[in-house]
Order: sequence, then structure tokens, then C-alpha cells
Amino acid sequence: MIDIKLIRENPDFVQRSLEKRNDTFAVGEILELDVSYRKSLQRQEQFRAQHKKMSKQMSNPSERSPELTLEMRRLGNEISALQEETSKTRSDLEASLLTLPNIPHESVPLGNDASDNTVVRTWGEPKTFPFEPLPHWELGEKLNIIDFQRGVKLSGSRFYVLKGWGAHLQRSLISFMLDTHVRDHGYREIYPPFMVKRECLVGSGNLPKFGDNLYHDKEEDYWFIPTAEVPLTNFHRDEILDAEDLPLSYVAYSTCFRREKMTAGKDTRGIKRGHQFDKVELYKFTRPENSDEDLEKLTADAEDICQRLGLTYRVVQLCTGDLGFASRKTYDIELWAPGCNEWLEVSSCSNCGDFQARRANVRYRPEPGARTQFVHTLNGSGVALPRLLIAILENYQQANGTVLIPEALAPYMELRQG
RNA sequence: GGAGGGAUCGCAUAGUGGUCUAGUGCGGCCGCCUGCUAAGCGGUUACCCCGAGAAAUUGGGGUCGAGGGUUCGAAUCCCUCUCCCUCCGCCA
Repeated sequence: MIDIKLIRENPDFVQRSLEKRNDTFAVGEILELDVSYRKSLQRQEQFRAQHKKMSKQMSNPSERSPELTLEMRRLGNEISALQEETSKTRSDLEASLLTLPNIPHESVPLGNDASDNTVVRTWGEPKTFPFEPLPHWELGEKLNIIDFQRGVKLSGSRFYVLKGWGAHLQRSLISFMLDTHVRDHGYREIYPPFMVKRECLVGSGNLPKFGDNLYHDKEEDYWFIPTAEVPLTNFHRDEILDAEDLPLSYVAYSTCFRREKMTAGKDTRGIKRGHQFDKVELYKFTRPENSDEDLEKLTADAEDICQRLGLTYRVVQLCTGDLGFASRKTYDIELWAPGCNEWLEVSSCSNCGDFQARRANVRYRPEPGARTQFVHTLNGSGVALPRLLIAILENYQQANGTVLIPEALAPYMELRQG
């Protein structure tokens, strides 16, 4: 959420910044709501103060009178009418504020869409093969480790089953990534709930605008997380963190659930885009002055996974038009997949500034006795699984149709299975 | 799912309709005293919103798990919900 005070004091800046996202937003409307909210709030508080004084008089039996009682009743009615008006305006204002995306960081390059993103760096070279490399869906079926038909039988389109060595590989990757981030990058491991309350999705920025991409149990009002970023953002909701604990770095494995109904027909081949996938997520709560630097660190931590696995990747900086709703600055990490011949997004590392912290009300106290302030939050996959699996299968395939195990995974793959 | 008990300013607790501007103890912080430490003494100790001010500050309002109701007036009475505890049922 954008600070209403910033909008109030600098509406042109906010308007101009949001326009960089190549979309339009009702900043003027919000300003009007803000004015009328504060006007009716002030009137209400004035009446309340008066009412309070009279009430004090009433507490003394000798000052009680039928006239005073009557007057207070009248005032009381007036206050509740005003109260209704005030809270209506306030919730309208809040609802509007919740639909505004974050303000892009001034360093983010201008652009309309993904085609304006810029490659920041590339690690490794796209691998060349003395034979025609197969796409993972063919490798998966040949090796009998990915079962598309049974996935559809069990759950419908965009579901698949990993079998034997394939399932084992995924499980090993999860352990490898968690171990690496905990042992070598200083993150604390979290196992979060995969179903959360509505307000968690509001805190992370998925609601109210993007509900159509989420699975929801209406009976119990549980929401299935589209990423572990959601429970992690809300882990410290309504808390005031100790300044000396910052930055707090968390790593969480979770399954993720997404409807993906807008892209029916696209990316249907293979395991690139499903309704359910696994992911290891990195998350940081930082002091505002450190968040830019911490984004570089977090991105490097995700990149390190790709490097240890010997996979070619590139880091792409998103332009203003392609930035996610909650993000002010984002780097995507894309792995090269020689079989399907494309760069696969396996991580999106974002600095959300105080946007999510404001929504989830996560604060800290910079100095003892100082006013509380919102922290900055960062997130990024470290990294997403099906696509990592794709990259390993396609990069490590051999002429005879087998797939080698990356050296870093060897300790995790000692169990032999078909 | 059933029955009962509970939720108060970091922690513990008091408060059963107006004097609550929520008391007290502990802990924390500041100061005094003091060879040192402990003790003692004094002060201080939440969060949010609106207004004034360049600022330090300052005026007002709100918050006793959440929301509604009764009343001139609610921490206190009534209703609904959430969470926690005990027991029963059911399970991994």
C-alpha cells in the first residue's frame, strides 16, 4: 500500500510514478476521498469531545438533570450517524488504496512490457550437444519419471505425476536448496501453512485484485497459497520487530497453487506451468536503508543454486511496465533449457520496499524511544522446482537418453531407484 | 463435533455501570545515592488516527481479543465471532 500521506503531499509524483507502469490509476479520486474522510472525522471527534465532557458532569449526581440527559442522547445519535459516514468513507478510501500498485524504484528502466526488460548478466554458455537435445517431456516419458496421462486422470489438465527417480530428484533438490540457504547463506528455515486466511493475501498484495488466480475453500474461507511469500510476509504481521534482529532472513519450502486460467492453451506442454508446483522461497525483512543492497544479496543467493548445479542462466531486470504489483524493483533469473530451447524463469527477486509491510503492518523501532517505522520486505524464489527439473533434465541429458546427476546433488541421490 | 473455563497497557495481576485520565507488582530505561555490586530513593515505561508547529513539542479522538447491542454513560451487562486452556468424541 502506498502511504496516503505521500499521495496527499505529493500527488503528482505518485501519479507520474504509477504511470510508468503503463496503466492508469485514480489518484485524484483517492485525494477526494481522503479530504472528505478527514473532514467528517474531525467533526465526529469534535462532537465526541463534547459528549465526553458532559458525561463527566453526569458522573456527579448533583449535576444530573433531565435536560442534560436529553441533550446527551441527541448528541449520541448525531455521533453514531457521523461515525457511520466516517467509517464508510474510510473503508472506500482503504479499498481504493489497496488497488494501487507499488511505486517503481527510480533506478528501474522505463518500458511497456517484457520486451523492454534488460539482461543484466549471463552465467555460463548455452550448452551445445553432438546430438539433437530432447525436450523434458520426451525425456521424462522415456525415462519413465514423468507421467502426464495419470496426472490428467487424477486431477485434470496441467497436472502430472513424478515417479521413481524423478520424484527423488525433486525431493533431493528441495533438500539441497534448503541446506545451501541455511548453511551457507544464513537463512532460517520455515515450514509454513499452505492454506491461509484472507487477510494474509491482502498483506502480500494478491488480494483484492488478483483473487481469480487463487484457489479458495469457500466453506472454511481458507486460501491456498500461490507462493510461500504469502505466509512469510504475514509471519510478523502486526508486530514491532527489534531493530537489532534485522535483517531477518527466512527460507521456506512450500507447494504452490495457482489457477492459471488466463493462459489456457499456452505452455501446456510439459511441466513448465501447472496448477500445483513446489518452490523454495527466500524472504527478508530489512531496514529501509539496506533493502537495495539486500536485494542484490538475495538475488546472488538464488543464483548460487544455479551455479552449484552448473546450469547456465541469465539475470534480467524487469522494466517499469513488467514489474509485479507489490514490487518496486525486480530481477528475474532464467535458466537455459536446451530441449525446449528457451530461457525459463525460475526466480523473481523483488524489493517491495514498505508496500507489503504497510499492508501487513510489520514495523520496527530504528532507535530506542524513536517512532516505529515500516520495514522493507524482499522476496525471491531460491528457486522454483518444475523448471529447475526441466533445466537439469535437458542440460544433463546424454546421447544414449540417460541423464547425469549434477555433482552437487550426488550426496542427496544415493538411494537407487528406477 | 459436544461440555466447561478464559482473553486487561512487555510479563503477572486488580478492576462487576460514572471517582478508570485503567491501579499494583515485576521487568526495562533515565537519574540520585553509593569504594564496586546489590539494595534503596525519585522519575519514566503501549499503539493508531486527526489538527497546530520548521522542529523539539503540543491540542483532540480511538484502542481492555474482534464486531454488534443495551444505556445519558460499558473493561464491567447482553448477543455473535475468533483464539487459547481442560475434558469427551474422532482421527495422522
